[in-house]
Amino acid sequence: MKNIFKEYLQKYIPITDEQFDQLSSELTIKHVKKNTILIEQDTIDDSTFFVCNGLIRAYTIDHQGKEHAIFFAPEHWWVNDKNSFYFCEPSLFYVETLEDTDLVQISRKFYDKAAILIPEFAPWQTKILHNSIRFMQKRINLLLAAQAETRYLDFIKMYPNLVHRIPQTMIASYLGITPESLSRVRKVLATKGI
Amino acid sequence: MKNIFKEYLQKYIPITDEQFDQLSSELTIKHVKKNTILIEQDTIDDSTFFVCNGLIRAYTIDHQGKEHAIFFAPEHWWVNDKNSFYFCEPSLFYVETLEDTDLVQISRKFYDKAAILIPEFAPWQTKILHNSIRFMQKRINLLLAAQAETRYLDFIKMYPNLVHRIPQTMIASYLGITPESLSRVRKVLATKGI
DNA sequence: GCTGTGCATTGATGTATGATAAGTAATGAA
DNA sequence: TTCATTACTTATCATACATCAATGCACAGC
Repeated sequence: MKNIFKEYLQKYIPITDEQFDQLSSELTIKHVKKNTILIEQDTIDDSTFFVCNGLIRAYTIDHQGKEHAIFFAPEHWWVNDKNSFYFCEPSLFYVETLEDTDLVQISRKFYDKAAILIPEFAPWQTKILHNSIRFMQKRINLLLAAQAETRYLDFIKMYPNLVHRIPQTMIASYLGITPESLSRVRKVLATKGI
Repeated sequence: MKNIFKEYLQKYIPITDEQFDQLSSELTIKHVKKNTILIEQDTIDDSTFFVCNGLIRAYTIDHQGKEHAIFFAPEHWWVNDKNSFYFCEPSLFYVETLEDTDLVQISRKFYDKAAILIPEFAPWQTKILHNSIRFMQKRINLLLAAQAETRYLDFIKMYPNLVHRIPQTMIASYLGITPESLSRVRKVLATKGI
């Protein structure tokens, strides 16, 4: 499983097998069953997960008990809660598997060691952060500006291969609407032939 | 004006006057009148701005011509559009001054030079990015989970000193509601004594 | 094969917020 | 000061979406 992670890294930064071995002690492989909670809301846990196979959801539960999907993370995504991973504060959201999932659990130390060992590592991580920010800004803009139908169309365009792996209830909660509304949106789109 | 920026930097990272002078050529001072557009939507411009004094708004205009505030940036905030600054793609939003504003315009090169010159610079910037992400995740969660009133209350708690500097129309567009709705929310809150 | 459980759909009804328009207050220029 | 302009509020009506409740449907376990 670590090989998947290594090959992934090698696609983006030059890293020798030796260097990877030096970092390897900061990595833990996890095979996790569907519907397992990895991080609890309001707890502190400084893990980052890299998804080798499977699918993860980050979500909050509001005071009414309703769930709200913050993001989904399929293969080759990095997952953490900034509050707890980076700032050692209680986490904003839950992190849970939606499928049987193979993970690499990455410690804080890994980042420090990798930055020293491989000069390209830190700039690459920075790029990922920038990318994540522009992605979220776009999402905020959609939540402010667009109707349910537009948001759903954007979602299926963005994640064509996730649409059928994620229950509609959760997609609805990602879009900020109820499952019933999503169902109606889909019905309208179906008549339009989408 | 560059001194304000220097003093700001020195609060967070060790930087000598000499080092700052070396970087200084990558900085341009700008005094900008109220209501000046700094970055146009859908254009490419690799500037970052640091706000010394004044106030900036980032916003989009949708196909109906409606404006949507992405964020506000008062004193000591960094402002850029990731799309154009970092990825050399057309910008997602407009950036505009809401007050007469003193800015430091920072080139891409500044980041590279500073990272080489001052080891603490890059990690500090990374921290700012992480912070920005958790802030946006919280905002997305509010947009998904909370009603207009809650979102407004969060806004005034978050930016107590901005509430009276930003026109309500723009606050409303930040919250994803109309100015009329905000007016109603405020009326309800006023009767509650807030 | 049944039967239970969880998700998706559908329908009826309610409500927060939008749209439009008009009125009032604040600001700023001549 | 007056007039013009912009900002905010109020009122009425419209609507997107929520809520509540019922039904359908598929898959798992017996």
